[in-house]
Amino acid sequence: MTDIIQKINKQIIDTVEQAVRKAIENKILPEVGIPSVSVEKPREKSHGDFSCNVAMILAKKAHMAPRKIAAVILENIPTDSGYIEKVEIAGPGFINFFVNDKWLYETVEMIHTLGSDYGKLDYGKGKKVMVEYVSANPTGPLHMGNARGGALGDLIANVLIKAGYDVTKEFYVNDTGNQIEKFALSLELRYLQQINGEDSVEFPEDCYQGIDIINHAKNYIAANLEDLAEKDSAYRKRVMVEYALPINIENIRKGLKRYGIEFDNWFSELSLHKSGELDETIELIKQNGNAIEKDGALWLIGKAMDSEKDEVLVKSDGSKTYFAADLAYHRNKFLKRKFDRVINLLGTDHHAHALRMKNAMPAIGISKDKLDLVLFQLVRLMRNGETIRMSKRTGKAVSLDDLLDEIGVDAARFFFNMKASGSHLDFDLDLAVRQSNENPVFYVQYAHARICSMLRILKQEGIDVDAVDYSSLDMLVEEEEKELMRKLAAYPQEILISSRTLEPGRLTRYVMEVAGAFHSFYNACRVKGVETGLMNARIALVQATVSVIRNVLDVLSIDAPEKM
RNA sequence: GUGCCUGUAGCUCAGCUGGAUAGAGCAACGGACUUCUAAUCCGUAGGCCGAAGGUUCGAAUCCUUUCAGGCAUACCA
Repeated sequence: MTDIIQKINKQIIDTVEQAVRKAIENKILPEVGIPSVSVEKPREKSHGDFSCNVAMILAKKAHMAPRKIAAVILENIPTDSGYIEKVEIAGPGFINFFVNDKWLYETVEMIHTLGSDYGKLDYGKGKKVMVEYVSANPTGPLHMGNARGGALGDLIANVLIKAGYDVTKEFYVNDTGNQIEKFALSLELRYLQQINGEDSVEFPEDCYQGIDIINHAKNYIAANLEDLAEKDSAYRKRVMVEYALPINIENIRKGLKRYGIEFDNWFSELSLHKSGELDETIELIKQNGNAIEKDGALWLIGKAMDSEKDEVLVKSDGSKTYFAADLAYHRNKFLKRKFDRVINLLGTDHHAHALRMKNAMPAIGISKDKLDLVLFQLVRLMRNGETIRMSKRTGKAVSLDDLLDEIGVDAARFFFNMKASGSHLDFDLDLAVRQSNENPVFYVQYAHARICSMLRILKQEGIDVDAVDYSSLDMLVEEEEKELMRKLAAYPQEILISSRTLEPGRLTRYVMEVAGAFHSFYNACRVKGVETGLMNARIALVQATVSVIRNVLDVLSIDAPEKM
């Protein structure tokens, strides 16, 4: 058991359940059965360390006043066991538990013993889970939406690793389909413009307007590769795509690496076409009777995915839809590669598609609830209070690299994970730099650097700060010290809740609270210059703090600087 | 039109499997550096939790209605 809070929780629940059972046996309470007891941490400190509302839940069934029930339960609770020090009844019928400080000192010791494994859980039980995120279109550079999805997806993956899952991080490369056709046309036209002059061909509005396409054309020519001017269009397009696509993918890979994200696997959409898995999947759907021919196209019937509307799998021109490929992709994930669970991160603009995809899982023999969708709102980019459209088409998109140049990797990753994924997010570029100075990531990093500096100085004075001495931990009695220990103890719970809800943004808030508790401690308590026992105890506490901060920042893939 | 998301302090947001007096950061105001990093700390002020009904011991949280904003509703991906 690496989570002391959970241990105490369990102890209280067991104790309360026993008390209720005993009261029923002794006929003090009527036959109400044992309700599911829950324990929570009260907001208000005077309400104890843990609180239980079982008396209020029982009130109706037992036809008794909640406070009276609480009194009965209280009589049957032994007060001299384990961590529980005092129990009292409060408010409408809460049973409040006060625990002794032993658990806080145990926490400090445990953090040091476990080191970077503190917070690691067996919640996931080693189940194979894939997190698929970013999966940006390889037709252009990464943009702000990818920045948010990337920060969120990477954090979810890291949290799940911490929670005990066997995690694979995957990027789905959409290297075929209409957008690649458009990419090809855009490249071809820019190439011809380079050769024959700007006005030689018209560049349509729905082609990719970005400067990167022009650069591809220029670079291709500069590299003295095959002259394509006289070749036929199809050939020209193919060669240009074969030239530019790998460059784009490589740039995406590099950009993400700079952002702290490295995928375990890059999965090609085209490979599904080539391997025959796509045809196989469509064939399977047909055999199951879930497909019909209509208007010269092949449709997945709506009934098979809990929908009013049918969905096209094979278009009337014989080509397969993205939807069909996505089905094949998920069949690959679950059946070929045997993932127990798959988590897809998507911008809300893909919400409808993703939901239909999830609902269509049974049509290819997969249980719906194995697929989790995490949707995040797109980032709305502002400049001078005006919205900038983020499409690649306009070419005005702000790239991930631009963002990182302006505010830095740490600030960006922290910032995007401070808000719940469902929240709308306006990002004002003019405020970007100022925001980064105000970004709480520096508050956290400062706490880390401050501790490192402290330890350095103590070391210089000949104190062995690494030989942590726990013998006097019970000298930590100041409220600031206890508050800090309480925060440190909460880490495993934070990991547990984050992995359960797939909303890991709370970790940024958590680490801010740890940093805040440390800063308060720092201002209230001195380490250097106090008597040896107390100093050793405080060194142990500070060591535990720096360990936890580094631990969380590591999960967030944010640097923990030793100096600032 | 329909579906999903969002609406909480001046600003950015937590809290939403119902719990006790609704929280934090920024901004504002007042304090704290001869002593381990003041990128810090301590304090003050700031709220009809979009609106209206309902459910119950209890609602920011659940239900209904409504208003405002975002996204989606392709033989695009």
